[in-house]
Amino acid sequence: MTSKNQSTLAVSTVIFALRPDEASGLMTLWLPLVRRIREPHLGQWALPGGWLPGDEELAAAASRTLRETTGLAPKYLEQLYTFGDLGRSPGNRVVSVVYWALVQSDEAALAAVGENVQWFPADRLPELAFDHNRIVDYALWRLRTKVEYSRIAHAFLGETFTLAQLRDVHEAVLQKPLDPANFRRTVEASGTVVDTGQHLAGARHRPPRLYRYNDSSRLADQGPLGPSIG
Amino acid sequence: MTSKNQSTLAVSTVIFALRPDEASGLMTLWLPLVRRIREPHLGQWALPGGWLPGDEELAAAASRTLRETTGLAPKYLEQLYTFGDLGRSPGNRVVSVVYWALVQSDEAALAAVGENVQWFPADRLPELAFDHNRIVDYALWRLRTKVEYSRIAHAFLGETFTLAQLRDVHEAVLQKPLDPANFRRTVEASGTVVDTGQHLAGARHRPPRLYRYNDSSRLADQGPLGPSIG
DNA sequence: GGAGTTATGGTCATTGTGACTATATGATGG
DNA sequence: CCATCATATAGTCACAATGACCATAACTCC
Repeated sequence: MTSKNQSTLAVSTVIFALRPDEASGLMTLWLPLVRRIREPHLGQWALPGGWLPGDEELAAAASRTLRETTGLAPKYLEQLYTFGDLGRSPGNRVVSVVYWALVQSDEAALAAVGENVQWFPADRLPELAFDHNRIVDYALWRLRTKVEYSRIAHAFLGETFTLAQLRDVHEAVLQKPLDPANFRRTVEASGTVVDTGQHLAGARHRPPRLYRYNDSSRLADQGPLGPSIG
Repeated sequence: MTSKNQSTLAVSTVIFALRPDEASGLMTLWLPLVRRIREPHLGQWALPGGWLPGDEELAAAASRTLRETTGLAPKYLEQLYTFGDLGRSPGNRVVSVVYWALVQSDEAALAAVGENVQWFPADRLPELAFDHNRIVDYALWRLRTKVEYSRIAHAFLGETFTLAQLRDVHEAVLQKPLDPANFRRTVEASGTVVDTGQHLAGARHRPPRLYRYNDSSRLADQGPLGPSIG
């Protein structure tokens, strides 16, 4: 029965969070990697993942490796692509179903790190095991494309947020400055956020309004397939 | 060794072609299905596909089942999604990497049909085996979304074509009429087509120009992953 | 030659958006 | 308590993209 399928199935996850760049202090994208503790590519950094258990859903497996690696729960989780090139792994042919996830920034700051788990800035990654550099590149492209037409940016933020915080997310992802007034106009027109009526005090300037995401107006994110969150 | 992975890997393909609707004569989307010749779902219609050979690339497997089913070569082929829900197939857990393909309309008219292969209009499908109705719905959504921002419509056409033919493709996919003049303006501005200088004579009206696709200006189709065609 | 039919070239109003100007408002420090 | 600072928020203006239309071109068919 095994003869009809000589490939092994794995699930990996590209996990994004925002945190300040060590040097510039600006918000940038970071992602956690795990060190390979066995051949092939022993010692190299790789995406968190593992073999797919026969009794676990794909998204659940991605979510689990995310939790095991970072101790976090994803605020956004979506299938990215399935990589199955014959040469991508030495030895047995491995087909990897890859997911990508966004986690909340303040939680990511508390996330577990250790000898074998470390966060890296997305634009300065080391050489990764297997074809994982290519996978991260594709995930970055998807994130940057999707943040412009979809409403996923809030996944980096908490329950309520200011438009400046939301704009920070967009600027970090898109790597370009956005005009505050124009950004506000666009976001308000899209109807994706709701004014909570509250303000955020404490800063030495006019206190900004706090917004909440408008769940009722979710834009087309994945079409007929509902977004797999959690 | 098999214990670490109790799932079976399959590859299926959603194949689209355009042909005139039997009743209205208007161009509509059609797709070929194959009849199940074994359990489960014996006798029901299903997407063409099969188990993934351990020594074949994913896209190659999709392309092969496409050829075996229709005798055609795809003009466009792209991975759609990987479906692996636990309950999607009775018995052993099956994970299907699904591709979607576009084939040329005039070739599709000649495509093989038989007792176990038949073309169906995409909007009037029977109840399919497994979760294949859901898969087709998703593929249709992807096609309709992508035809608006990408340049895949020409995959339904031959080497040269008139703007009316290209517009027919868009109208059939999007299921709504498009203004000829506006369509022309948009397409010409996009720079995706090149005037061949030739005209198509024979019709009882002003002879339309023949265009060719501009390969040099390919828009972002799949980001870092090159489109897998052929 | 005239009618029929689609091709193709314009116009006009509306909308979305980048660039930019101006005002609002709380915190802070004298 | 007031001036200052820094960001929040409201407008303005010009321009690009686009849907709705109108007008003319150029073949075939009768």
